[in-house]
Amino acid sequence: MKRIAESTVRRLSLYLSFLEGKEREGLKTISSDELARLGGTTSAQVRKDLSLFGSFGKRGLGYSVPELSGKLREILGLGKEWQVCIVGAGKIGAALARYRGFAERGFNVTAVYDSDEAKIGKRWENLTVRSIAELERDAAKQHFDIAVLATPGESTAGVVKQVVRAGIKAILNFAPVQLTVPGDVTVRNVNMAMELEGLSFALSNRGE
Amino acid sequence: MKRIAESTVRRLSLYLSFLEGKEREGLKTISSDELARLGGTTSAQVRKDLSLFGSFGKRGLGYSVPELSGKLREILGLGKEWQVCIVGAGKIGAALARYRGFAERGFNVTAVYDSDEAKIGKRWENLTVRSIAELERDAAKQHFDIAVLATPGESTAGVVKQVVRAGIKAILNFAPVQLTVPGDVTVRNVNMAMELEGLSFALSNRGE
DNA sequence: CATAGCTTGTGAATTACTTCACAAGCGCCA
DNA sequence: TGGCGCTTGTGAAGTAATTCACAAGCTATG
Repeated sequence: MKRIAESTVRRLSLYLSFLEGKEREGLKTISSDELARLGGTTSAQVRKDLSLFGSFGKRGLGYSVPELSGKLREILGLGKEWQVCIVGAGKIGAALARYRGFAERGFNVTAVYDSDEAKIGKRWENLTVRSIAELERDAAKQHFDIAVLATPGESTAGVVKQVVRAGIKAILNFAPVQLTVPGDVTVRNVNMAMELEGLSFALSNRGE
Repeated sequence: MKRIAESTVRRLSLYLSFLEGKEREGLKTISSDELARLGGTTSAQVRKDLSLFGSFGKRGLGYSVPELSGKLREILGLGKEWQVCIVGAGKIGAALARYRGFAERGFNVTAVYDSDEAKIGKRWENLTVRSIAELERDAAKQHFDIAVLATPGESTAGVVKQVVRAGIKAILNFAPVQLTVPGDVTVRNVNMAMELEGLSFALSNRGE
C-alpha cells in the first residue's frame, strides 16, 4: 500500500466521528459533500481520502453510513483492543488515567510507571505505580502496544530509551520535548504550549 | 506579509523551546543544522522558516541564541499577556485550570463559564463559575482574547456561537467536534481520540 | 425502459511545501 | 591582508497535497 499522509489519517478519524453521530441519528446514507461540510473540507478531498483505501460509495447515492463507518474503523485498526501503559504518575498522567475516552475506544490502560521512588508502589487510579526500571522486564510478559508519556521535559529522553527497549512501537507524547526514536516507532505529540503559541501568532498577525 | 503555513508556526514554536533550553545552558550561538537535529527536520527547512520573517543569522557563525529566541517570541506574539476564559467546568476544564503552563507563557485564565445551572456561582479553581449566557455581556467590559473550550460534544456548537458573538477571535478546542466559525476566528483542536486513532492506524498498517 | 437528476471515483491541473545547491558573507589565523 | 573553513539566505528544482472537472454509474419516475 502506498504511504498515507498523516493529514489523511486525521481526516479519516474526523469522518468517523461524524459518521458515528449520524449513525446514532439513524441516518442511512451520506454524501461526500455533507461529510466535507461537517469536516470543513471539500467533497473532492473526502472522496480522494476514501479512494486511497477502496471504493465504498454508490454513484448517485452516496455512502452507506454504517458500512462506511465500519470500513473506517477497520482502516484505523479500531477493531482490536490496544494495551496501553502510562509513564509518569504526575498531574497529567492522573488526568489521562481518569479519562474515559481511552476505554471507550478499546485502549486499555493496564499499567503506570514512574521513576520517583516516593511514588512507586503506591495505589493510583486503580493501578499500582511501578518503577520505570521494570518496564522492559514487564513488557516481556505483559504486552504493551502504546506508551503514553506524561513525564517532565528533563526526564523524557531517558524514559523514551526504556520505552523503545521494551519494544513499544507507538508513543503518545505529552512532554514538551521532541522525541528521538527509531524509524519503526510512531510518535504523536500533544503539546499545549505549541497550540497556545499558534493562537498567539494568529492573533498577533491578523490581516497582514 | 505572505501567508504563513500552520506547519511553519508549529516549527517556530518548537525551535523556540529548544532555544530556551540552550539559553539556560548558557549557549551563545547555534547553527541551523543543530536546530534541525533537535527538531527532527533539515537545516534548509530551519533557514527557510526563519527567512520568512527576516534574516537573523550570521554567515559562518549561526544564530545568536538569545537574539533568535527573542525574535521568535516576538513573531509568536509572546511579548504580551493574553486574557483567556475557559468554557466548560468539567473534568477537562478543571485539569486545564490547574495547568501551570498557561500562566508561565503569559496566558491568564480570568474566568470560567458553564451552562449547567448546578455549577453556576460555585467556587472553582480560584474562580467563580459564571453562566455562559453572560459571556457576551461580560466580554464587553472584560476583554478575552482566547476561549478554551472544554465542553461535551453535544453542547459545543451552541457554545461556539456565543463565543463568536462575544467577539473572541481565537479558540482552543478540546471538544471532539469540528467547529464552524467565521473566517477571522482561529481554531486549534486538541483531540485525544484522533491522536490515539492515528497511532492505532500506524500500528495496524506497519510495513505495508 | 428511457430519461433526468445526483453523486462517485479519478486523471490532470494547480497549489503548497520541502529540499537542493550554491553564491555571498563572516571570523579566524598566518 | 589574504585565504580557508564554515554557515547563512535564497532562487530553482523537486515532491507532496489539494482541487478541478468530468465520464461513468446508480436511482427514481413516468
